[in-house]
Formats: sequence, C-alpha cells, structure tokens
Amino acid sequence: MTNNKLKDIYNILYSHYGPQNWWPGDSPFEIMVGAILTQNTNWKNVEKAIANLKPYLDPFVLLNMDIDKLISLVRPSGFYKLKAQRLKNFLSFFVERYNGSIEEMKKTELGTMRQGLLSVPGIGMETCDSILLYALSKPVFVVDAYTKRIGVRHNIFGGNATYEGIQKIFEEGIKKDVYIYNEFHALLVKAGKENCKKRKPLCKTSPLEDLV
DNA sequence: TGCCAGGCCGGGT
DNA sequence: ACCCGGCATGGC
Repeated sequence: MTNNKLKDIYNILYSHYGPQNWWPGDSPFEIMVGAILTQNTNWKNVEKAIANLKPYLDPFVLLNMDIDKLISLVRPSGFYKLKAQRLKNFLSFFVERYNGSIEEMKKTELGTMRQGLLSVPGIGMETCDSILLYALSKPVFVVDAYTKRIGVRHNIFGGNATYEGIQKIFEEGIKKDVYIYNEFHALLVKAGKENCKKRKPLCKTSPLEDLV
C-alpha cells in the first residue's frame, strides 16, 4: 500500500527544489558527529564547530581528546558542554562496540544497531535515525520538527502523533528506498525552513499549498 | 532586536 | 504517559 498524498508531496518538493544531496559532510564519521552537533541547532553554527574539528575527525583521536579541548572546539554549535559529553558518549560506544569502524558497524543487523545507538546517552530517535540513514545508508525514515509541522499542516497525521507513529506512516506510505528517504527528509527540512516556521506555520508560499 | 535553530534528558504532575 | 525547563551560540 502506498500513500498517494505522500508520493505527491515528495514529487512536488523534488520538482520544486531539486535533489538536496544530503548529508552535507565529507565522510560517514563526520556525518555522525554532525548529527549530534545539530541537535536543536542551526546548521550554520554546526559548520563552524565541524571546521574546528576537521583536524581531529577520527574516533580514537576525539575519544582520547581532553574534554575541555573538545568543549572549546564544539562551542559554536551551542549547548557545548552537553554536546562535547554526548560526543564522548557516542565515541565510547562506537569504539568499544565497533572498533571505531563504519564498515564493521554496517555489518550489524539494523535493529541491533538502532537499539545500541539509542542506548547512548544523548542520542535520541532523530539523531539515531539520521546516523543510520545518512552515515550508514540504512532505509530508516528520519522524522524531525519540520516533518511533524508539515505533516500536521497537510493532515497527514494529527498534532499528537508520536515519532514512531509518524515514521511508520512514511515508511509504509512510500517506497522503501534509501535515496528517497534521504531526499524526502532533506526536502521537508528545506520546505520547512522556508514556509513552515514555528511562528508562521501557514505555508503561504509553499509549493505544497495547493494540497492542503 | 528578539526569535529561532535538522533534540534530548530529567524531574514533576 | 505527557509536559516543561534547561541547555547556548550565532544568524537573520
């Protein structure tokens, strides 16, 4: 069963904005780091932090780095003490369980991988799923605040829908395809930034306006 | 200038 | 099982 409305939304956004080619990042490891740093934070600020981290983008190097130094590097991304610790938490997990190897991690069964990531303090569902989809190319639909706002706005689901409820609707409503999951989420963020902000959720200029 | 950003956690109800 | 405050910098 595919949901035509979701397919329509995808097609409209894709035609309007074109491919987004996410995630912006030079390596899967950088994507993982970025996924943590971008929690409730403007991507522009994350870019600054990642620029600071560039010379040290290796799981072992970062794991062994003095916490105060790490804090100073991630500072521009905001919530810096919190995020430095969350990065450490993730790095411990990544090194202990997978020896800091993307390839090794990718061999794991998806459910196990997801459970493991979610057990890391500071990694919630969106961060976890972003890592799975964008760093590890796993077919997991990423739900975020924009996805929810736009979905409610277009009557795909109600305002009380949960993360996993929304995720299920998307995963069951469109073709299970990493490329589509990748682009769809990125397109929703793009559309959301332009038309579906917190204080003006009216989408007057949205390419989706006709659908409502 | 204030409001907001690609969340998550812990404590209170 | 929800709801809320805290976390913080920098862009527009």
